[in-house]
Amino acid sequence: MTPSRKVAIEKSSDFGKDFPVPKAERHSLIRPSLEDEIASAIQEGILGGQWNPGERLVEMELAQYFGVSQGTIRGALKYLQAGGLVEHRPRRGNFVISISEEDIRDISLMRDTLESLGAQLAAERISSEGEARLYEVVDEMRQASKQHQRQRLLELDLRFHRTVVEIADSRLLQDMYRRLEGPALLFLRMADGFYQEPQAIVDLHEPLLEAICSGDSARAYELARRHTDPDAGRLTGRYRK
Amino acid sequence: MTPSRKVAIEKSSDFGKDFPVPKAERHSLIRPSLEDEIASAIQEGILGGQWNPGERLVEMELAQYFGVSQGTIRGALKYLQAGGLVEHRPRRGNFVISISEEDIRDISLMRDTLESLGAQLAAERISSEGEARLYEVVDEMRQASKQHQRQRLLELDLRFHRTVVEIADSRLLQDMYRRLEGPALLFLRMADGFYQEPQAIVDLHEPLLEAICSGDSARAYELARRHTDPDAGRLTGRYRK
DNA sequence: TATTTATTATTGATAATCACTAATCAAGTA
DNA sequence: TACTTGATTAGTGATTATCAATAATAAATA
Repeated sequence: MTPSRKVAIEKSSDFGKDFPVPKAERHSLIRPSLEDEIASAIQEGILGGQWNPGERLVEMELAQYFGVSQGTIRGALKYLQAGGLVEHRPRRGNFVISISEEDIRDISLMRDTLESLGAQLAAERISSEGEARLYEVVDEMRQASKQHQRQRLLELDLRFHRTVVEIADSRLLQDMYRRLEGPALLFLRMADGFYQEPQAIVDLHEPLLEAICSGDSARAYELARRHTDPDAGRLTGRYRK
Repeated sequence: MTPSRKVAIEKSSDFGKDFPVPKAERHSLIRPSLEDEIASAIQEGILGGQWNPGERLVEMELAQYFGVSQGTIRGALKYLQAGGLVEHRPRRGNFVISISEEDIRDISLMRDTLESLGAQLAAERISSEGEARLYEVVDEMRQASKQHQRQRLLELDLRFHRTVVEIADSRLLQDMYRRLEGPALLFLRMADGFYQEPQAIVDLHEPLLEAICSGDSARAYELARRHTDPDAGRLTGRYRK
């Protein structure tokens, strides 16, 4: 989602010619454009099952449905394309992605890869504000675990790592995690939280939280790469049958 | 770049309801849209120095320059946004990215991360056609090295790994590598190939090529993660002074 | 049944337009 | 000098209308 991204203030040491950074840049609490809002709405629709995987998204239909113009819809769809939830086929249209077995493996692999990198970086530059945000998520996890809300727990899992990635403070990593998150959420909702015990997720994130907050980047890195060895095979294996 | 992506044919085992895959899907050698062509042209302009980092890209100016409509330009700019070369600020416009010190570190880190993952996967599913493509790139590397074309060598380096990533055959990974490649190329061209000896690059890729082709994924993984330890510090350090 | 031909729906692309917002500059004020 | 305020202007955000090109669908033919 991240409809409004923090604008990185360039420093004088940047590459290339110096183009002035306008004053207004600093205080602008960016209001999301209509396009962004529509994009979020469509995304929610996809994740909520209003549009199914593989289904075609017709521009004019959406325009009427949301009461906006075709151009706005087109922009919103482009945004979703970048987020990986919508696939564009030239002269054919836009389609909600389908998730294949290979995609599931990829998602798991990339989660490991990006989340472990994120954890490592976050441990190096955690702040008290970041700590508070992470603690909050883990608290919600504990509650969800007690009430055996598996679905919610898996989504909190993703939210935890998105927060970690934001703390890691890397534009590249954040964009990539956004590309990953949409498909991951779609898969989770379709698969309906079928793997891992609730408590196991909490047990995994508590030490990870601690490692990050204590600045132990190596340990954070190791703790965050979890699916790879034990789970990945079991996951796809379990799906296959 | 990848203006036309291979369309993944869904299999019946996919998630979600089954929506029929039309016949035309199979034989369509997708012609790139005008938008894609314009996007490539702008990208070349950015990498070629026609537009400088931080510079504003005014829609109507570009529309006149390329002789297309404003809408087409807007679409092309969205594509470049996803590729990470253009930054969009709501109600302000589109700007060529500036590359900060942090970005340089991030690019290096992400290259390691994605390229090593790519190498690992490629080793697991290399084909004779893929082998040929990789050998070709390494051959070009050898030539460039002999003629001390440092700049070209660094770009071949990126091309090698993009090829590896294509062989790895993961939509997610490919998209992410595309997000990385634009900024990486921009940085390389601005920095004008200032680090690493030509021969060192060849010496690195020859064993990597061999590892991938022999299916030794673990070795391929290790060989591909190179910048991290020895170079990253030296790189940013050298830049800083 | 398979292939060709028409029909229709939808995207690709353009053009013209208007509201709204940011950046700029100038004048006035402390 | 420094700091507002106000007017000006450039440029995006968004709409509407339109037309050509093309894919998907249905119908007709062999």
